[in-house]
Amino acid sequence: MKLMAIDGNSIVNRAFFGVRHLSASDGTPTNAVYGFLSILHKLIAEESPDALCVAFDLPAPTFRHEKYDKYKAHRKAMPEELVVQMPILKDVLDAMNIKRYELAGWEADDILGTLSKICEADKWECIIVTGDKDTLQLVTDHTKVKHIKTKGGKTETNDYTPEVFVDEYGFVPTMMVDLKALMGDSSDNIPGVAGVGEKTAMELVQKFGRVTDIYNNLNSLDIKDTLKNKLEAGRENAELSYTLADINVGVPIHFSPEENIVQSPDNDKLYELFKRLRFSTFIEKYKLKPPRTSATTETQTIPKIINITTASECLALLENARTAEFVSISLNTEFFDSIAVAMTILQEENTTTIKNNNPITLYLLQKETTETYNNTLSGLLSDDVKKVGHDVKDIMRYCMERGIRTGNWVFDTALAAYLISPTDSNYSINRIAEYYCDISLKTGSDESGQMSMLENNDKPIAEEAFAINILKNTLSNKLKEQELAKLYYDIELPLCQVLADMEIAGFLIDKDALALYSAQLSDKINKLETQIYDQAHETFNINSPKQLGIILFEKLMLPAPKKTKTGYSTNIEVLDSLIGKHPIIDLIKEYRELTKLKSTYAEGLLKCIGSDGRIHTHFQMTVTSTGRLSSSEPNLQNIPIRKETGEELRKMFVAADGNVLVDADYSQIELRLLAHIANDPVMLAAFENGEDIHTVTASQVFNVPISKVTPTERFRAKAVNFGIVYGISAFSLANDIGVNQKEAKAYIDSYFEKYSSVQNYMKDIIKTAAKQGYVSTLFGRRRDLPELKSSNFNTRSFGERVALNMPIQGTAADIMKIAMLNVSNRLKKEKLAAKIILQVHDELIVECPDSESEVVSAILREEMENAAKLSVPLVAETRVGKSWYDAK
DNA sequence: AAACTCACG
DNA sequence: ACGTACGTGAGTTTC
Repeated sequence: MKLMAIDGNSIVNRAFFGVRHLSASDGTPTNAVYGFLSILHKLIAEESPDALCVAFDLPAPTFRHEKYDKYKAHRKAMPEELVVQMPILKDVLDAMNIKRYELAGWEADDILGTLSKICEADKWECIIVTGDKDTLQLVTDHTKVKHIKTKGGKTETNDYTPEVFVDEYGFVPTMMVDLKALMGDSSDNIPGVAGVGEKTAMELVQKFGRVTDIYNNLNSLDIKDTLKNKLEAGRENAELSYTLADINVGVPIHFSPEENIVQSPDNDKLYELFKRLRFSTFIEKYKLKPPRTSATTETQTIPKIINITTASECLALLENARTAEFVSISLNTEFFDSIAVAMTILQEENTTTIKNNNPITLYLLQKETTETYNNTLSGLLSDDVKKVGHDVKDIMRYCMERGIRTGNWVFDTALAAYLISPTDSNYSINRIAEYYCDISLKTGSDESGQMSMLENNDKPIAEEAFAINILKNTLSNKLKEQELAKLYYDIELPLCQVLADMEIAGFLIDKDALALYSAQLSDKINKLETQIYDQAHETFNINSPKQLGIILFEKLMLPAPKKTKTGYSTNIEVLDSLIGKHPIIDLIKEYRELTKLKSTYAEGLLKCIGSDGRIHTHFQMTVTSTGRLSSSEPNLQNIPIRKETGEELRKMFVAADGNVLVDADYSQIELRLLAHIANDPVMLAAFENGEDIHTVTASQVFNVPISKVTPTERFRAKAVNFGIVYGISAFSLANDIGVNQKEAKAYIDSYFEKYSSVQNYMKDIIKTAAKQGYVSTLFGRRRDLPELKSSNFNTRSFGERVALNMPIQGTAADIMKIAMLNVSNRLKKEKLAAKIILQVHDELIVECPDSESEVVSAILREEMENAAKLSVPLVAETRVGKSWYDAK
């Protein structure tokens, strides 16, 4: 039998610093509780213990154990954000029926020590879970310590058995106390001996054993005089430290392992608690159900679903839909395939024949009703009916691909939820219905929002339509409250149609050329492979960083890399630093470049070419936290261009016969926006005069006349300009341009001196962001920044950089979206055959008949440059060509 | 599923 | 003293 005993304070601390900011519905921080539960979940899965409990520290000022002397009492105070989470964690543990042990005047360590001894006496195996190393002294044949580390958000565990411990430390576990007595522990306020650190302490304990032995025989031991003196001077501290580090195994506590046997949680209590904490992942993990009996529950219940199948019902439905304020629609993706088709429509109040808010499912069940069904369907999708949906752009594409025109979509619940909180990772209807309206939909989705086990026919479309209907009101109110309505109705929602059109238009690919290119790449890759194996004197998987690391750094003995995480780093930076040291390096670099081109681009794109020879990417509207679009399946926003090897590839993105591509891109839009937002006179003047901004910056930063700026200076100034937009630091800038940090800092200082308004903006925006809790773009798009309140330095710094960057990147995204809408309207209005086919953040590509190229170029330039009125001119440059390569 | 690496703005 | 740029998506290996 096996008991797992957790050091509550230690684990919750790790969790607190390791998990990003999260909050409950009332705003209470919950990240530590969340992290604790994640770790707990993982541990239970790993160990499946028979019994489980958690120990907590409980200092007692009125009844102090001797250990709580001045040292322990002055231990670093818990941050306030963590303090408020402790009672929550305890409630959660209680609801999970996990016993807690805490005793006034004792630390968790002591309780754990005592528990482990009782377990041993009862012939139980004991596993102690902690993030501190003190507890390692408890390791025995029957007591294992699982030591938890958090590395970049991830938790790692190290299991210490006596063997593992001896291997690592070179002495037995009980002597951990002696080690701590000498080296101390700053996090625990154990002083140790001044001047003795981990290395020295380890050596002393390994060589001479226990601290008492060392001090008793100090003079006769073979120790250097300097160290001897330090030890002598620290004798009192060592003794004190020993007592502090020594874990008491005789805490007066009632405990037997049997009392802690794992029980199932209290469903109702835990459900309510998790709901309040917004831990929907854990509700799913523990398969919790909403409490049944409680009459007071706020959870919205889904009303009776009405199924209609007859022609007269269909007619009535359509009639009502036309007069409804809006109709919420959810469709089955087998929809148009004619056998089991379903659609749900909901109406507002005031209709006579259809009951308020009852979801109505329209089924096509029999062949006779096909015509009626199809008529009803196209009637509903037509402009006559105001519709609300979830992921409207996808619905539009879906319908259009099946030859059904659809319009008059007045609301998109996914898009609304995104504008309200653009940093969320999942806007599935299940998730937002639960979150905003307390509606629990049938579990058609797993925690990631993916449809899982359910067949498409089982998709709960009636329930979804109901949820969409409720959400429409809740979310539109929220949009109004947060002043997002204009952005939403004027930009995001109309953009759905433009993007759907773009996806359907697609980008023509020269398939034969691409296939040939792929084959040519294979040849070159094969040759490189043999050359690399020759150099390495063995074959290995070059794609495996692990194997490559061993070849480079162990077999070929190249100088140790600067970076290492789970092994050797072999990224391009490391390889570049090794250029010239071994001929294999250049080969590997080329190999990497070519395999990337082959697998991601040549082969990846070939797989995506449709029957029309074109690639139809998906533009995601709800992914980025700044307001940009993203492109996937395939991603057409990262087609190579920076290196020469990518040129060939862009030549294969072509216009159809008789057509050309018109490529338009904004020149320096982000820096222009910085100039506008910061209202910096120097920068504004540079743009007004049409000067090269990087050269101007170089002249400012390096104090040289514009005509005297060298290429290196311009290159560095360019890096500074970019750095500013990202929230610069001397470290990163130095790393980027290969100068030392001191020099980088000088550049930054000089930059701020010359562009002082930019510096002021940076200070202001952070202050404002901290005060209001969010930042926003010129068009009102916003992003919450809870990170700025974090007590974690890294998290907070990240928040500050985001506060600087989001308004700039986001405003650029807004402007591009406006331009796209206007371009699309102009093309339509002027009855041109031209079609927008791609957007790459600051670049727009239109395909049009040869004859239209001039007028289209003019429209693009005009609409892009006039998309916003700023205190700097917006400049867009256009080019025409038969391929993307020619047009860029 | 996570870690690496690398393509783009 | 901290650990470092902002925003993405995809293929491959490894656990």
